[in-house]
Amino acid sequence: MNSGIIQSVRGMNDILPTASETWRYVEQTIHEVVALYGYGEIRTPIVEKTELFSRSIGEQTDIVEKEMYTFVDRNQDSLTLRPEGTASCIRAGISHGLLYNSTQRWWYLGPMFRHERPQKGRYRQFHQFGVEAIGWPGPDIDSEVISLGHALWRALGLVGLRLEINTLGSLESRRQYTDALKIFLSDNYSDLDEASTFRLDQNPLRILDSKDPNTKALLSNAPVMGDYLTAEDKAHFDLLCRQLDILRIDYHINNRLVRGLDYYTGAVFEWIVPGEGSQNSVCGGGRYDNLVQQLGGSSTPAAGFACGLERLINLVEEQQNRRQSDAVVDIWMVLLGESATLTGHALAEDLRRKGMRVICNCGGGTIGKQLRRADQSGAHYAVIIGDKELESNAITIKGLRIAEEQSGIPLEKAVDFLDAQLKNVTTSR
RNA sequence: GUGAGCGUGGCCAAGUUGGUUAAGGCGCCAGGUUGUGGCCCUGGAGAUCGAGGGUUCGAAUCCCUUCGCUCACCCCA
Repeated sequence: MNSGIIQSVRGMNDILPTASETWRYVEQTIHEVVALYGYGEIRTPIVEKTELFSRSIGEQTDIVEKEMYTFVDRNQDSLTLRPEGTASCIRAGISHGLLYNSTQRWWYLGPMFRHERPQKGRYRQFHQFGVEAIGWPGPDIDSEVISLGHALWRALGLVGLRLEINTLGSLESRRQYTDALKIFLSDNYSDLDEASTFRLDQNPLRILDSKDPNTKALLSNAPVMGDYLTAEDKAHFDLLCRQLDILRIDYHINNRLVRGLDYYTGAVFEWIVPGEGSQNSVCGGGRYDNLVQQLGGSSTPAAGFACGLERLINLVEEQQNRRQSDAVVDIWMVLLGESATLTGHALAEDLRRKGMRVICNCGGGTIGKQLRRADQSGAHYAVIIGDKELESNAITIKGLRIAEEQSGIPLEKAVDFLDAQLKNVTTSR
């Protein structure tokens, strides 16, 4: 590469026209599914005060410790490009007074930023679709957000996603469990891998999903969260499981499932794709009953999830075999000469007003050249305007997908004529 | 942050026991066909072989440095 060429920032990708078609398809499907569940869209700023994320996600998480895009602005405020969407939603809900003695069903979709080493399914600017259901304490809302995700996979024609669920319990039961786990792990300190010894003080629950073989082996004898749950925690989780049964959504209880963000409480879940390597988590979420209060609101229960668009689109491409293509047009105007160009552009506007998709040949060229471009564009018809047509005040049309050519179509009848022709061919308009 | 692999025209690439003009395909342009596309044929343009340095009579090829991309670890969506 020439050193004078400016490249995009590492891990931040361009989505070119051929690929954006799949993105639009996925986004439109999301719009349809959230509408079915009555969720409203919320759009929050991409930049927030750094404190919002450090307080909600947790100081000792990887995200806050080493992955945030943080900078000081001209007012000396510390700002951060959002690494996830939930904190902003709750901040917005609190500051607009929408969460007080009230309930909300929201969804969002947009770019997020984390400074990690890029690899397949993981980028520094990536996109998340997420939902937040705020104000309901019971497991009915947990199963609702899970089934919303499930509905999306179905609408996208995706198969093979595996739902794993767990419960982290309420604050008290989690504290008791954490204490027991700490004692157990401290007693077996020498068997822990290095990263886990570091987490022992800060965030012992995260040791549970360690991938180190020795630590994994050790954990098979460790205390289990299930034994520390209060009766209430248990009832909530059991009811969630029963609701999933009734909805006929298959799930697997994974008592090692721990989320990487500190605000989660109670039921948590993750949709994973077996065999997709380590970036196999397409969607993760759960309850966060303390977050609203933690960010200065009144105590309000909530649940939600976030779904990685790049990973989802990856699956769509693998499973759906969708053809990627540039925009296709109905009509290509072949224009021979200056006055033909003027006439042709005017006719094109009339055609577009009728809803036909039209490209006018630009840059001149012989009729052969222009027809070649017309053919390659994927258009159904070429409209030819040259000296002959101008003389008789008519146009010539030529089918590009079927053998058909007609000349002498009066200019004033051209719009209706082409409209009728196009209705005979299947278009994706 | 750690490790591995890879950087050759716009794109896909062959070529790496060092040897003269760096294959081929796609795309692009022109012509065969001066108002008729696809298929075919012919010709053409387009490369400081990622960058910098070194070894050598000679480097895409060997050595060093550096940048970039990809994948994996870690972590997460």
